[in-house]
Amino acid sequence: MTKQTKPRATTPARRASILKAALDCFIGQGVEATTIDDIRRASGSSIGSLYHHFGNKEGIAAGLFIDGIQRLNADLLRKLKRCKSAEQSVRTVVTQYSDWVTAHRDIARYLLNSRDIAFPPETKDQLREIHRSHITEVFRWFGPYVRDGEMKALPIDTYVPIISGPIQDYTRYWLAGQVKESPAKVKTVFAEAAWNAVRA
Amino acid sequence: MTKQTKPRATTPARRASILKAALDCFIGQGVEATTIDDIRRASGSSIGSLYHHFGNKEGIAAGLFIDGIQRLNADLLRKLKRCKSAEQSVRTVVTQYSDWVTAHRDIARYLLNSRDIAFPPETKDQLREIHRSHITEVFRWFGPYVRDGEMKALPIDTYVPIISGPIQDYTRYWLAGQVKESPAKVKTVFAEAAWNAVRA
DNA sequence: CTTTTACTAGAACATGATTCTAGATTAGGA
DNA sequence: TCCTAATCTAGAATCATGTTCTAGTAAAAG
Repeated sequence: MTKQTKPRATTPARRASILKAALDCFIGQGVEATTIDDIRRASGSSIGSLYHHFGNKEGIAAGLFIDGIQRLNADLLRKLKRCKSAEQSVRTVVTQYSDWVTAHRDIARYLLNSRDIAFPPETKDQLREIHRSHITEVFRWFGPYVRDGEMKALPIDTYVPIISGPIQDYTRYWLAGQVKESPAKVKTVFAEAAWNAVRA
Repeated sequence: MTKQTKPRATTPARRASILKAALDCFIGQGVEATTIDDIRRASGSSIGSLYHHFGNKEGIAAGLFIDGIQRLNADLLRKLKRCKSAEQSVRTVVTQYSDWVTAHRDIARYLLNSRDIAFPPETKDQLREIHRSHITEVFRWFGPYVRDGEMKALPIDTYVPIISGPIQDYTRYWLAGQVKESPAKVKTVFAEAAWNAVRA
């Protein structure tokens, strides 16, 4: 039986500083082009420390991804639970996303561009589970509105794409520099479209 | 002045076989994890040949990307030009995409997941130009329908996200194995939603 | 038949990810 | 307060892999 010891007080700070440095590098030069040494220098840590905390480069990328997704999800649920009606709820899904990506441009860019990374299976499972439980909570919130006829009854898997797809797609164009106005600036148009698409 | 010589008859075949091998590897193990040697072995060519045709690994990835985008775009314009009305045109944008990604699953997955790759600036320019000219043609097609009042007048940059965003987002979920029905199976729902969102 | 250029080949090289061993630091108990 | 086990830091050594380079082969043009 091995003795369990608490992680040290400085650990979260070091982890965070590595993730922050990694994000800067990834955004600046792309994931593939940033070297472990870039991250090491930017975060002021050592190779040993990096590998101790994250295992390998993929591990750093995965940590950053999971971290970001969870912040985004948590922010949505917090805002959603303050809503008083179906319409307000649907509009909030769109406007929260718009505001969040505009306020956290770098991490949003990373999240939207990093599907490609072949995360190891255990990370994929973790991500799947995070997604599943988030979706479950969101659907629990909207379920009643559909049942009592305030919202259209559609195939279950089409609600998310129909409500969130357009603003997400717009955000991609914005991050790629192909459109000028930030998502936060045009959110009303997309909130309007979303509500029209699902109102009964 | 250097003499110009035709490319050899076998060249296109070799290029295609390299791209095909690359796609298989990229889908199977991810872009970052596939080595040049994997592609070399799978395509039955040599290192020299690979680098002669594509310059470097990024060049192979870029070639595959451009190739795929152009097929997708060409297929849309061909189908669009057979349409007789605003409604049929909007629905076709959605259904063509659904059918194409369902029929070309692997290349679709690659196209949707590879925004991340930091292509060299010259490739980015090339992609931007391909996108620009395609969008121009598509808007030329839809312009009259907006002007004569069959379709809503919306901010110009919101049409593509509103019409195509949902089916694209759904396709992502499908490729990730998170929904069962193929885009081709559910295309009518999304075509319906798209038309409702932009009809006058 | 000759010349020019596209194309193929793979060994040598350079870069950068990862492993490994050693040591420093901290938490928790005696 | 001191001891012990574990966490955490370090960076040199190793290994994998992308890229370059030189040499040669084969097809097109005259």
